[in-house]
Amino acid sequence: MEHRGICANCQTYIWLLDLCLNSGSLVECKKLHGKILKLGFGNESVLCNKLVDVYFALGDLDGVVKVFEDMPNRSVRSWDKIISGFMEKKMSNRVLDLFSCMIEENVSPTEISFASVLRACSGHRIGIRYAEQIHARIICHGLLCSPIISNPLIGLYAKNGLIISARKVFDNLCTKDSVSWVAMISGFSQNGYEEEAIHLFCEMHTAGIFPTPYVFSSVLSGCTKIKLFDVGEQLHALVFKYGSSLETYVCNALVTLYSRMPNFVSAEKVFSKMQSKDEVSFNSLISGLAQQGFSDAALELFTKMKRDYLKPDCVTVASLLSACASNGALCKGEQLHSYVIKAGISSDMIVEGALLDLYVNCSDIKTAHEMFLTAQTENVVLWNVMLVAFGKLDNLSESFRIFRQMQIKGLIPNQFTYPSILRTCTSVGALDLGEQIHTQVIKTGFQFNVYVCSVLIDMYAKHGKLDTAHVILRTLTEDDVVSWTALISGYAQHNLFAEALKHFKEMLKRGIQSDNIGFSSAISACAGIQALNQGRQIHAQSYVSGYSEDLSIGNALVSLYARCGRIKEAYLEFEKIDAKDSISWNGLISGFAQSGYCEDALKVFAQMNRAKLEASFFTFGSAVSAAANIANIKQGKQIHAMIIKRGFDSDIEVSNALITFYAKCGSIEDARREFCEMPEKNDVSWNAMITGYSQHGYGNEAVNLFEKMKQVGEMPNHVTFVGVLSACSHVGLVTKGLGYFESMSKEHGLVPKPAHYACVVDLISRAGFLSRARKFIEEMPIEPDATIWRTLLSACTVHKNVEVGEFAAQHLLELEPEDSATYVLLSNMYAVSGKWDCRDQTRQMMRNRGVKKEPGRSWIEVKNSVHAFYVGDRLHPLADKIYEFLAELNKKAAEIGYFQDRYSLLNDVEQEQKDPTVYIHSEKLAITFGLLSLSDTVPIHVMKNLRVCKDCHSWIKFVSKISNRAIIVRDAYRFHHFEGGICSCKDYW
DNA sequence: GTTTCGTGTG
Repeated sequence: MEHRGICANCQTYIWLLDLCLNSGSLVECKKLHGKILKLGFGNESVLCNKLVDVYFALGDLDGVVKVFEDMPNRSVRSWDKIISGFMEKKMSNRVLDLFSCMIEENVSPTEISFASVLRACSGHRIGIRYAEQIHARIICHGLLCSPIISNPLIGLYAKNGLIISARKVFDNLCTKDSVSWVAMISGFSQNGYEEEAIHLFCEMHTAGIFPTPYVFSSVLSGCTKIKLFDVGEQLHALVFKYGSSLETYVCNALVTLYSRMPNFVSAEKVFSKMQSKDEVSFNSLISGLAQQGFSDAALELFTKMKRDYLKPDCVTVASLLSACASNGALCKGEQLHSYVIKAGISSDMIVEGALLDLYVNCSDIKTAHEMFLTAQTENVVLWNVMLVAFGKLDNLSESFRIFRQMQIKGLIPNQFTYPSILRTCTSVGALDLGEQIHTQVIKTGFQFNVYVCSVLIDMYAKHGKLDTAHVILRTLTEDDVVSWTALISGYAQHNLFAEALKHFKEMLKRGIQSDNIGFSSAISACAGIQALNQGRQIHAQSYVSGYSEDLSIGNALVSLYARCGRIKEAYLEFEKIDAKDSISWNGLISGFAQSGYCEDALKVFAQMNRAKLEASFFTFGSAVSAAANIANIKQGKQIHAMIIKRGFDSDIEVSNALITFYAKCGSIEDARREFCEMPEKNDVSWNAMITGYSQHGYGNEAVNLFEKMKQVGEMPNHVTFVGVLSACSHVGLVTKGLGYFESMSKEHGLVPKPAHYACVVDLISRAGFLSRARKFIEEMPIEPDATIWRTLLSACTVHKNVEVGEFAAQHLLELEPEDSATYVLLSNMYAVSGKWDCRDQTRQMMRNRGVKKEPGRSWIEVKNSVHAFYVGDRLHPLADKIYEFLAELNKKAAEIGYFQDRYSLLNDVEQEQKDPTVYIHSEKLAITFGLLSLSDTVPIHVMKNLRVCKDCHSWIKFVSKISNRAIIVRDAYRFHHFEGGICSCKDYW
């Protein structure tokens, strides 16, 4: 044509360009483009549009832009073409720019350009304000009815979490196509509105709209997320019915559903029947297995995936890494780390987070820290994981540094950050810092997150701010078993067991299901107050709830029954535990020790040692307490030796138990040594020593130690004052004692308890001020209890004050008519006052009421066996020898001034009639036996269940002188150290 | 328009 000089027209070039399109020749196209411009066809919009088509098709985007820029009059069609063309190439930036130009040039966008620009927005993470402006334009153009525009708009709003806006667009649609439904349903499902997603699916189903595989995948994923597994299974049936059961995406969602149940039989069935598996299919099953702890199976699948020529990606590796992290499988985790580097995915944000978590969880904090410092990505998760790392080390200063540094770097702490740092504050006792962070929590609006809430409750509850913890729980709108349990165990930790149980009940009443930790906390609270019946009920509840195999509940039950003295049941629960841990053993030992079954406690402790199980400091503490309670010096010392060998002698709690042990066994010197050698003491240590001194009659030492305690800045508590006040009482420091009593509330902010009032009554009345004691009782702000009246009555017996004594006895008999001690005290008081009629009346009253006196008993240990004696006992195999030697001792004692006072409680007639040996008190027999059987060098240790009487006390003093031996008697009230003819109580007890 | 992954609590 050209040779002949015939001019080609527009149509010719269109045909020629079509040929280029078919042959794919960019060179030819460019030649033609040149000729078109030369011939002046550049103004023809048909040709220009065709050129744009060809350049797009051949991938020459510069060509496209050049043609478009040179076009003299660009029609809407041209704009649509170029915008949608760039959208197809996923070049969102270009689309957004072109759209702006289009608006600037006052060209009205069509459905096509709007749809493209909305897609561009969603791919580009553009500000949502821009999207809203586009939305406004769409409304102005009256195009909102069109699904072509509205569907991407729904998706865009949903992606940005603006679910209400999305729903509005969806509701305004005149005709909803299947894409509209999917956009809305997946929008709900992906934004935490899973229930709404399921409802909308039901609506769609009822409306008779055919469910596509897309919608199935979306709604199945929603079911999985909120654990509506039965709904998920019903959907599986629909999937079959509508022929989507082989679709990859649907199967992937089903695999996830089943592996979260977990039902791996079904998950693997779906997986194996799939026609084509992709990476997500493998990832779904791998993550399911990994999350349920089947890390080996997950790793196997990882290998299989590679065999099937599918490349494990970030998701695969992240799932496997978290499995390794929770199993502590550092080695396998490190192998995955190598794969990460080889596969070039080490800059993935999630993989990096999972790797860091691996090293932290496997306690390789050093590697973790190095990783953190050289991290390729910058995101809040890495910082959060580091907070966990330093929290594990109880390193609050480093945690806080991380917490501040991340904010300096512009990262905003989230709902994961606060629990980590607050937990560390709790564990190291930094309540002040915790409170500051709490204010930041409120400022940033995280105070309603259940995790944040539960940690705050735990922090305040653990540190005694139970009111604050309680208030936080009340502000929580969500039902959260963890927050409730935190408060419940907080109450229990501060010995407010009834309060703990009250809240447990309330929690259940509100319909919040307890879990294993909730049950075990509640059972422990029952153990704290020996609430056996309530404990049994909770035991039953936990059993019904399916926790019969749970270790923490089993341990709590062992402790409950042991503490309630239910030996058999405690053993039964103990035997039921499959994998007994040290807490199980401790529960038995400390429970038995606390319920008074100390022999059993020591037996279990021995059993535990035979089983070669490592005893903890807690076990040792309990064993020492058990030995202390029954004053088993020998076993206690053996335990002490083990403590030293195992290096637990530096533990404060163990040392405290040892102080009490030695004090209770009468070795106050050993107690003192233990106390002095402690590298670090706490309030309990001081209390144990003060109480020890007090019990041994070392009143001045007790008072001095109390002064020193205050000097070093240790805070005295209620226990301290019981020790100090009784010490004053023992040595007759009336004024000083009263001063201390006053200082309790005035200087130390302590509200005196009944025990303290009893001490003061003892203090005053023992010194002989009985009317003053009575006045004190009448004026004190609390209702006097039996102990207080008994104290007064006992002093009246000593001081022969019948008037006040009768007054005390009257109250005491009202409160405890069954207690034999009252009758005995009263009748003794009458006897020493010579009121024999009254004494006989009291004895008669006791008989009439069927009250029996507890018989006096004494014990002494000789050569590994304990010998017990009753009053006038002749049952001992060596009885004859004992009575013979006793007579000898009496004779020697009389020679140096001992005056037998043994008849003081008998009238003249009785004294003549009765065989005097019938009335020989058990302690005399025990001491005589001890002197006969033990070598001269060891002190005589005797225990008695009642208080030692005046005659015996005087007798023992003489005997200690005659025999040149230390005699230590522990009676129901205190210790008496007899040596060289004097007693540590200075005859004041 | 759909599916899979990392950090926090008693």
